[in-house]
Amino acid sequence: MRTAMNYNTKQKQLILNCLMQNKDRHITADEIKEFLSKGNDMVGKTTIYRYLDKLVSQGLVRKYTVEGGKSACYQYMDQMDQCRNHFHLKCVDCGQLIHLECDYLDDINKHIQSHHDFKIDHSKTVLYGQCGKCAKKN
Amino acid sequence: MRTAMNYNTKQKQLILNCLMQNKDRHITADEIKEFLSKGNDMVGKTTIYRYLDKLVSQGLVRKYTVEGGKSACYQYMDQMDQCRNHFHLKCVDCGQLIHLECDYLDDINKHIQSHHDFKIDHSKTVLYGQCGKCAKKN
DNA sequence: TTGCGTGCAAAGGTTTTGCATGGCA
DNA sequence: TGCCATGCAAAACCTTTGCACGCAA
Repeated sequence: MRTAMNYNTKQKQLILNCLMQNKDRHITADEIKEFLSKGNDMVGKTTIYRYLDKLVSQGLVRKYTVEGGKSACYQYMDQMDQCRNHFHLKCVDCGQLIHLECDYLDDINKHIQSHHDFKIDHSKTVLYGQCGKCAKKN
Repeated sequence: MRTAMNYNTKQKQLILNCLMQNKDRHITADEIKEFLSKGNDMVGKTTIYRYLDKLVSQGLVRKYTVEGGKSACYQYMDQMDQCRNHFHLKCVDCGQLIHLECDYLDDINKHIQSHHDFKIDHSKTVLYGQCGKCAKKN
């Protein structure tokens, strides 16, 4: 577990900024480096990994391992607190993350808990599939 | 995409056998090698990876990337055909995979499709959480 | 000034590839 | 016999660690 990392540095601002600008999709550590270098801001990969680690443990960023891909994906989350009790849909085509706030689906937790003796961990669960927009494209 | 691999060899039988004997849990490529070596059957890692790849593309084996772990996990599935329309629960503690065949949950697909314009891909989706047994242990 | 943050280089670990050999059909 | 499958070694990759220097407070 990463401790400290409390100083305010240019690198951290740049990384967080990049994540916020891409909050509608997931992004890899490598893509962050590339993204920043387009603005002529060089940040070492080590720093990116270390800060991502910190952000994940703080709950500001979520880490995924997308099916098939070999490198981890990260995504900024505004309202992490409110995400503990609802499902997340992720489109495998466009990468869009949808927060499912829906009473009907909230009942699923209770159903699975009571009928199937299983407690879902929403922080680790993502429903993968295809969003409407991408379905129309194909 | 792996082509060929149609010859019947001892190695393939051993690997498939190992997967079937462990069909109640997931297993890594390394663990397969170790498992086989206990029966004094040496199979090269290359072969294991290549054959797993083949089995996954054939749909006989499922590949996971478990949270936090660095290596991929594989699990044999008997009834792959019947798994396209139901959810899978995986306990993050014991690794047990539960096939959720349940009318109530089948409605979720329809609900998410019609109300949220999203089509879930069950072959890529796993609900992570904790099973009843493991909940009692802690 | 103090000590944390950074980034290079190198290590660590998993998975893939090249190539010569062995084995199935 | 003709290829395909195998497995060693090495490469390719992603991620982490060690360490010296730079910078925030």
